[in-house]
Amino acid sequence: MSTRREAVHQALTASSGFRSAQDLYADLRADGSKIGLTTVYRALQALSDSGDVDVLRTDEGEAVYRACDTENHHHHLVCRVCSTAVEIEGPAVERWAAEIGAQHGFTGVTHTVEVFGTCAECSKG
Amino acid sequence: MSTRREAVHQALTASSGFRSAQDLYADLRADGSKIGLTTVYRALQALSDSGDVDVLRTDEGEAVYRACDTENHHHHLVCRVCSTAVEIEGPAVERWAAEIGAQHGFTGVTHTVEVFGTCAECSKG
DNA sequence: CAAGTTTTGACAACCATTTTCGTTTTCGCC
DNA sequence: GGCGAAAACGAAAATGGTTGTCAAAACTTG
Repeated sequence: MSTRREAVHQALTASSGFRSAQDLYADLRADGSKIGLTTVYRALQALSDSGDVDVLRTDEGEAVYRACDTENHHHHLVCRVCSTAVEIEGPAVERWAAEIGAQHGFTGVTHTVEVFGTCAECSKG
Repeated sequence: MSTRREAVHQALTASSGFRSAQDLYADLRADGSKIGLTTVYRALQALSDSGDVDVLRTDEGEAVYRACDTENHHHHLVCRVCSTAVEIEGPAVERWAAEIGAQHGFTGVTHTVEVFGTCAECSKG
């Protein structure tokens, strides 16, 4: 793992929620790094390929990334204000998705599940 | 509902799976319509605002649309080859998502659930 | 230090989507 | 049927996230 890739991974780990590539680029530059935007994208792609970070799309189509604690398949509960994310697991959902697929004769079934809301902290204001 | 919007809605209804705005534009032009790309986007936005069509994002970030049979909240089982979509309902998932959100103090909880796979027909080939 | 390989980053290219803006169509009203 | 305002339309340009290009920089190895 090259130095730049480590820097991106670290910047991601330092933040609690999902960040976009552009966000991370801004973070790194703000910290004095001379990294380029291209490299941030490359690092994120490599990290997601190797399973070190999770990727998902916002409703606006922007890709956002997060360094996750567990390596297992899991989903997220994301605050739509501060974008803090909680990792959640749902055995029931996994089973349900597999079952639905099988019922309709589908093979190679995968699924995406993301839950959005406003977290307790942000609900106060 | 204007004529153009009807045309877009009809083109969408005529197809069994999810189509992108660009796909629909190509379809309509192929049918001899002189519709513009701008109008297709506007029609789709209006249709999704009024709840007449469902929108979701592919993994590549492209927005895809579908005219659905029921007006209720539901999800889809989409073939990743021919993009045929089956409407599915999962009371269990709805409950699960609401519960998870509540457990973590989140308010205004919403969720996105999409299931992808290869349909029986496309699995044959 | 030299030659070869990998990584980097400024910049241009892409592509879906949105905005702009002048033109056309629609619709209510005479 | 004719008129004018308002809405709809569409071509072209702008936007913005993401990817491709390519030469320079950094690292490796002999």
